[in-house]
Amino acid sequence: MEYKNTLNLPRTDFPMKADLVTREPERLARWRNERLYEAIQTSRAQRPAFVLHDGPPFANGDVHIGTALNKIVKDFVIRHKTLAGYRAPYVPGWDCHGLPIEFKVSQELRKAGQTAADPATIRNACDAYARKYIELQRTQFQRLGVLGEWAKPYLTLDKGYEAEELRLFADIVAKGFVYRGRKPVYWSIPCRTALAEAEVEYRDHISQSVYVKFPIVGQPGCFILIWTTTPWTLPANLAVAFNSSFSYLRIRATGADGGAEDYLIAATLLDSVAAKCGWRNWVTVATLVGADLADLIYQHPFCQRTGNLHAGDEFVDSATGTGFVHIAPGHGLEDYHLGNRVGLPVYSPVDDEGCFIHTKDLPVEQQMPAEMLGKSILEKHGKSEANEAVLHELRVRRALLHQENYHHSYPHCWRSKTPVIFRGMDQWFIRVDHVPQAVADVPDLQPRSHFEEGVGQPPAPASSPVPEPPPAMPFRQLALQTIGEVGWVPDWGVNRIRAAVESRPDWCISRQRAWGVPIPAFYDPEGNPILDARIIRAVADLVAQHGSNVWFERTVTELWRAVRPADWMGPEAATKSADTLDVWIDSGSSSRAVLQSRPELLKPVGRRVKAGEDAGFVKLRLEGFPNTFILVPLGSAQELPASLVVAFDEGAFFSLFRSGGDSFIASALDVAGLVQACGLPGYELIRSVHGEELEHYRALHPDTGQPLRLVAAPAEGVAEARESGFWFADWQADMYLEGSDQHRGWFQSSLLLSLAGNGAPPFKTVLTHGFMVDADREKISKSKQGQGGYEKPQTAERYIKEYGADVLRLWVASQDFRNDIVVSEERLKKVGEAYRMLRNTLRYQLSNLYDFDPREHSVADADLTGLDRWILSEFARLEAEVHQAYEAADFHVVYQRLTQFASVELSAVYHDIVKDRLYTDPADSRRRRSTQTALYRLVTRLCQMLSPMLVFTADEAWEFIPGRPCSSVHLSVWQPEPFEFGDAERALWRGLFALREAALPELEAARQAKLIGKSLDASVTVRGPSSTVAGARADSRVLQELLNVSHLEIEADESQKGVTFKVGKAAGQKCERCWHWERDVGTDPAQPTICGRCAEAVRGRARCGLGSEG
RNA sequence: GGGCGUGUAGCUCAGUUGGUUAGAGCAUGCGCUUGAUAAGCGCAGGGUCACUGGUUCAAGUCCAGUCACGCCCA
Repeated sequence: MEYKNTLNLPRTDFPMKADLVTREPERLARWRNERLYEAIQTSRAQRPAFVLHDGPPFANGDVHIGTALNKIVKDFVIRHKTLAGYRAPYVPGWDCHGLPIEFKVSQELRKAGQTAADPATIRNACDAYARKYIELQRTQFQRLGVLGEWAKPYLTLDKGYEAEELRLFADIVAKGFVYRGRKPVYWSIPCRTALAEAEVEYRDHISQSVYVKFPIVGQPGCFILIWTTTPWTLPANLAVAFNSSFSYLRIRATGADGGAEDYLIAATLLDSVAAKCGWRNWVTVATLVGADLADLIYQHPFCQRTGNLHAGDEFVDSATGTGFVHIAPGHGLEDYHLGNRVGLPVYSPVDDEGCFIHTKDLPVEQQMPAEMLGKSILEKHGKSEANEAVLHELRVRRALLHQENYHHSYPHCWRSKTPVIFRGMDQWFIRVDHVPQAVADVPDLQPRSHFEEGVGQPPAPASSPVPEPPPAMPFRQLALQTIGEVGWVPDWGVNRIRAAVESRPDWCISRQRAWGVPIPAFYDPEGNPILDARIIRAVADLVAQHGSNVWFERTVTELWRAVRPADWMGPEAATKSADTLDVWIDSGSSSRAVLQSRPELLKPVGRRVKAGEDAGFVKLRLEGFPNTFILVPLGSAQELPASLVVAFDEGAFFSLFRSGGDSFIASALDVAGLVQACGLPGYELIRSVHGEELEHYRALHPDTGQPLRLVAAPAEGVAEARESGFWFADWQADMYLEGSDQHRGWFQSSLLLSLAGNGAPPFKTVLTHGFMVDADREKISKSKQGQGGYEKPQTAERYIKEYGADVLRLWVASQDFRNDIVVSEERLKKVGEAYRMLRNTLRYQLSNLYDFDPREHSVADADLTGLDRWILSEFARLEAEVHQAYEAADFHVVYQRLTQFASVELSAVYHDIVKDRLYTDPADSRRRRSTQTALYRLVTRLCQMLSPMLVFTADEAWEFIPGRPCSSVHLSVWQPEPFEFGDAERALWRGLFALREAALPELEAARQAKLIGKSLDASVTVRGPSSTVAGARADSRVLQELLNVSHLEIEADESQKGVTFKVGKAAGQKCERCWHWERDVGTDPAQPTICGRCAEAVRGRARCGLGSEG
């Protein structure tokens, strides 16, 4: 027993039990105190940047497990890029505006008795609501171990964000994308307000179902039969839809009154219609197909106009009705789409009160009879004046064939509980097929007063060639072309985004809501809209200063006075718009509001050069000033990306000077040197310019003519090479990473807005992940909760509390995130086991390095023992594979490779074999130091490879590595390193392990036969042809160690084809110290119970003064 | 209903341009060890490659259809 104390048994304070739930928050707090994120960024300030731009989650509710998945995968990418040495900043964001918040807040206000809150009140409550959840979610995201600029996230409700969003919108308006159109929306008559889909409740309702005759022009006595449950929409009828896949009949029916008339009707619906209409008998006169119908013209039953028939296969069904659907583009979404397709006006002859009116869309004589005007659609006691008036008219004209009550589910207003109507309203749209005008050269910026001197010169012929505008191409086509230039991972993503862009209608961007960024439009006294880029930019300046509440709080007079251009020639504003922008515009504007606006996200382009160097300066004209330029250095000749801004040194002083016929702005540091370097003919200083002023101007892209922002940026480390004070920077993100539902969502909105407003796509690569599903591979639904599906709500917190963040992260890593991700107790438990295995692997390695100092004890590669060289060569291969998998974002491959390596190559082979030498060899022996050298390298680099996933555990283990290269694993840089391992050596070890593989079953058989217990009890004789055993025979101790047996003999026997093993009980005595069976036990009389090797080791310890306590 | 995906042991994944008997880890069972010990080692069992049909000398792999599930759209 006392010999145990002479062994080098493992020791470490790295605990086996992780206790993640308590320990992780402590480490988190430490990282925050030590400002780890900032330290990482600083350590990579001069490195190439990799920007993953965060898609903002909605600021509502707890962090769902699916949202956690998204953030964790992003963190993997960023951590890996950081580990690989990139500067990978991460600015998290939140989507703050929108109906779900406004809806919730409105409900709360109503509960509190505030039934008529004005927009400003609602907006303030929404703001508070959003901020509350941002705070909550921020804490939860950080708890996941996600690293980023949590102290300075981007919020779509920030006034700076809103201002940039409006400026981007202004550019799109300036290019002519935005037009005023009309589209039907849900309208609540008592509330006099438009409703979103989420604000309507479906309730049972009894409608008036009517079968109406539409006379066919040129065929007296023949009618199309239509069916509708909303008779009041008939005055707005402009067409009839049929289904081109149906067969239709022309039948001659005899009615109850004995008269016969011809009707067109879908064949399959004939029986039910005949029964309802009480036809006594009928005959088929003709059979018709879709093509026959398309040529027909019908007479409106009570208005003086005619209409056409169109195919509407998507919505004309054969379940109810007649096979013909009456179309009123102003009163139904399908009607609207069909109307759009065939060019019908969105005719909606109903006012805000829900009463019939005449509109300007049609000549008055073609509209409804005067006696209908003013009739209200709103139902009272189940009847509406409008329906009654229409029914009366139909009866009078003998156009009503049948009428009945119809029970169905119908949308109702969530507040007033009355049935809503669908009603065409004026909206703003972005025209997707627009052919953009080149507006870059239009001097639409007003010269500011402080710039008039020198800069605001009268326009003169440009002294440098004006950039050619890009060839005009319809925007949709341009977008599709651009999609082809972006990387989509997985590659089928391109199909989805392409389909979305190809099929999307014009983008309706206005919402009749309060919680959003206002559309800065005005209306003149006649109600005509005023939407102007200069006005929008002026509003943006106001918003930048006061926030967008300014639009709601100030009167139209105050606003108009503040933003009206000095040279305004248009009509004067009488009212302001109450609409807000679609929230997809909010998040879709982040390319401008975040990527272009946060200096840390910009990537310098080209080499910055000194003024004196032989390198070119690019002369960029300022937008709106034909003769004023800035000079931007560009090192080696290279193409400039379209996604460009011009950064300027925020700390520099600038001068405006005149040279030749032009004016220039440049850093005041060395104007003379710059002028000389650029070959300008002398100069005359005009005045100094502050950086703040520069932000108001834009330079024109030398290739595309696109206006480029001037962005203030810190210029540390480049002071020696930026004498003009300007440099080019690329703002395009390297990656967007969201769920695949965002192809139609954020990816599309971001792409379209950025391409239209910035002239370039916002991303280089788009990576998508799948969705969370439960153990049955079905989507996680609330209805399944508590029904035996899952007990608790599927929030990230619920799992964090049970497993800790590292296990949760490992669970994300364990599955291919491009497909659906299974979340289940079983899965988490399995991953928990894998986690413990990995942790124990690290613990084993650390515990055997307690007396190792890499600087003092490291053994050179060439001097390492063969076994150590073998494991390091295997490890080098692992590193290369893991690196490749990380690069491809195949995190599940990283997981598989690492866990399998830890469990097979390490635990089952290397660690198991190497125990003997680590424990029993003299502490400072070469063999032991060799293995420690390998272990040191293994544990260091394993920690690094694991660090993007096990952010807490890798960092914890890192602290136990002796002489670790830096304080936190997250500051370290890792690249796979090759290990020199020749073919001959590889072949030798392959042969040795083949022998081991073959021998293990023989040992097992001996164990089953109770011949031996552990392998050390055994003696093995290997016999085989020398071609097979020669390698092992060169030094039989190597194979003996691999098998961990006490004796090994190798005999060459050319008569044998294969190798055989003879296992027997080892001879000699069991050494009390190393447990080997040896014949030399007791050779040293002073140490009668141990073998010669151990006696040596013990004597060595004594010489070093390490007693048996050692 | 349409579009885009996914489907290989109980779980998570490999499986090259078609080419022997479909692999790995974990989990399970049976042993060993008790000097990594709420650990470690060995051995074993476990698959109609969702299903049906086709192309081919040969199909997990290519083609068509069906089913299930997911996302988007209607």
